[in-house]
Amino acid sequence: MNITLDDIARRAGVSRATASRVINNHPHVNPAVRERVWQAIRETNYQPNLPARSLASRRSQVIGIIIPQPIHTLFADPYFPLLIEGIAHVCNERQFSIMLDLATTTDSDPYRHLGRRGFLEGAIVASAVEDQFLLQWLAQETIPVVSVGRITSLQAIPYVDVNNRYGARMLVEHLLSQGYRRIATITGPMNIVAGRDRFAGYSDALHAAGLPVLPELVVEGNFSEQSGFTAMQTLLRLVPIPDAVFAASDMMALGALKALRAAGLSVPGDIGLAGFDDIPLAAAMTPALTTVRQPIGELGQTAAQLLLDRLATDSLAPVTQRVMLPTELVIRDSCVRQH
Amino acid sequence: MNITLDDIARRAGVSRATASRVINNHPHVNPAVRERVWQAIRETNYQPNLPARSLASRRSQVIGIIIPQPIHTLFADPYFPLLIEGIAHVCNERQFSIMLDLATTTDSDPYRHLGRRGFLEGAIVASAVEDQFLLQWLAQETIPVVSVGRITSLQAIPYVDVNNRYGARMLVEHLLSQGYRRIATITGPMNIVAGRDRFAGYSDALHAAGLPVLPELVVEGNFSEQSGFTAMQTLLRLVPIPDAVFAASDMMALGALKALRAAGLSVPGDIGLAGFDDIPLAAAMTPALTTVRQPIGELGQTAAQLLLDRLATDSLAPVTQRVMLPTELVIRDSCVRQH
DNA sequence: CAAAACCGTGAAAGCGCTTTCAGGGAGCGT
DNA sequence: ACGCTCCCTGAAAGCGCTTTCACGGTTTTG
Repeated sequence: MNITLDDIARRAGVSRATASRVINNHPHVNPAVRERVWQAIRETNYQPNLPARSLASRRSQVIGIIIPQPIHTLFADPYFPLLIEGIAHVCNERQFSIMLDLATTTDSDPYRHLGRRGFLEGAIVASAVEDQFLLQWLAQETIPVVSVGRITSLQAIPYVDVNNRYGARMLVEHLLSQGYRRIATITGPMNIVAGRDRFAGYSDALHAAGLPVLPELVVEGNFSEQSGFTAMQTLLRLVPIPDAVFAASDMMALGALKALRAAGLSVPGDIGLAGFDDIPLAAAMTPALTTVRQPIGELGQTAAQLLLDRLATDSLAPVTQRVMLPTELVIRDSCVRQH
Repeated sequence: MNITLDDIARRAGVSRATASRVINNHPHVNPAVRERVWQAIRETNYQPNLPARSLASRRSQVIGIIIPQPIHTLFADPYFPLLIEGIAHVCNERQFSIMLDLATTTDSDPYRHLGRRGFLEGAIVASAVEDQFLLQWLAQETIPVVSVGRITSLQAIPYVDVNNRYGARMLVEHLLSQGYRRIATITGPMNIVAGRDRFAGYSDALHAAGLPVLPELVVEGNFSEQSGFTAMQTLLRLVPIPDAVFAASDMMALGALKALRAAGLSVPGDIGLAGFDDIPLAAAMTPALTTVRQPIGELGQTAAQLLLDRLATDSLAPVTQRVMLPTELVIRDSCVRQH
């Protein structure tokens, strides 16, 4: 059988209550007693039973990462792994565990009542599609939640986000400064704030330059490589074709690049191309991709900090915190105007 | 306050025991009563408290994925994401949750006594470096564990693996058939079985062809892109340089390719290159990489099935199961002998 | 027709921990 | 000396669930 707290207490000659106090670092324990208990713990290799602890204390030291996307899309893009890495870093430091909540495609209501079940003390939701299920869940949930990326329709949820709009604008202004004028964009999903914001930045830049936003130059994608490929094919049917393309994610830029290659066009020779994210692959592509760097890991770290801080001060008051992280323009070789 | 099983019982006019039986689908409950209980559950949106259930039943419906590697290396390679995806697929089907157990670099003993703590019902360990800590942990652990990849020094642990040795041999034989004779290899870590096996396959092929394994043509890497880059630089100092290189992972092949490019060499024009894994990137590279396909997702699925089957039949007998999945040679453009 | 098997149910005993409450002893001010 | 506060400790009451046991009733068996 396993060693329990009672065994420790007996061995140290104290009551279970005192043993518990020692383990949880409560004050008001005689130093000598404290040491006796620790010794018993070391000698027996005692490990507290987590479910029992959770049940009694209502704290599980576990947070969930919720990504409301089909599993297979989750890892196609290095964005999520990098984000998770950032979160994990902070959680490890603070002795929290991470529960990966991967939604199945078939489950219509995947993250229902996570809080009530008592397993998760808090949750980080990333890349939130603003659908009915998610919003409903967030509204009903009883555990603290932090969102990576704003959720416009629920202002009360603390979030950490990057300045997508400004970043996109800087990028497109860079394209304009290179002399490109017929700039197309492959947007992200318009039901995600990041998708809308990056498109807004694109519009901002064109407007500021006195250029119109032409509907035929705007194609919606979903951040995936495949959608970039398809969107680019659509853009290539235009006459004349665009002289540059801003893809709202690096993976879409990669897909677009493949479509251009397939069509026998060279980048940046025939057409300029730029992305967003600065995933590791962006630097490795030929040509190296000009893009906007998001501090993805930092995004995860900040979200975790926000959440864990909130759990630590178990004030029930709904804290609404917002953190905005900067983006950075990374100029490489994929959109250099050649005269 | 939250709804408890007692509330359900009261509402349905039965005892808590009966309500519990209904929830857990036990037999010997009157169908009418069963329906009354379900109705109460639906009406109240009741969700069982997981820690309480775990405590009472000693089953948590949670398994851990343990990857004994520093976090930052974990996601650099799509191998792990694909593996996790496979595991998640099976777990979702069977209502199990996944706990990602990411070791910190600073924690010397990261996965100690996971079982004792009562949170994890079982664990999948992947890419096991055969170090002291891991072996010690596996030996002491009280929960069922399945390994992805063999662990030679602990025969008792069920595993699922791919035929690394045979796959590597087929690949190198392909290189030989292309006319390459001075074939170098960048191996994986020699403290991982997969690293050793792939090297063994390389040796097998050379021996079968009556060729010696020259020590200067063998450089050890660690599966990462960076290590492939460095190793290739080492190989390029040889006189003459190899006419082909077998990298034991696609990421290392990518690193090697970059080193070759940097040295002004073309692939496959000046030197042949082949990898192992067939990650999505392999097909996307220029030139497209000849490699060996591992069914990574299937690997994860099988591991999860093995583990969950074992948990379901809670026979305490140590079941030792081994599953070997096939590899497949994928011939693309990176090692075509041009005359 | 008695004995045996089975079914459906509730009472009650935990699972291993946290936390409240109360109390004894020590220290301090008056 | 007395009352007060503060420190340390143990007893005991749960946390919300599963599971064993016992029991009456019904059905099957020999």
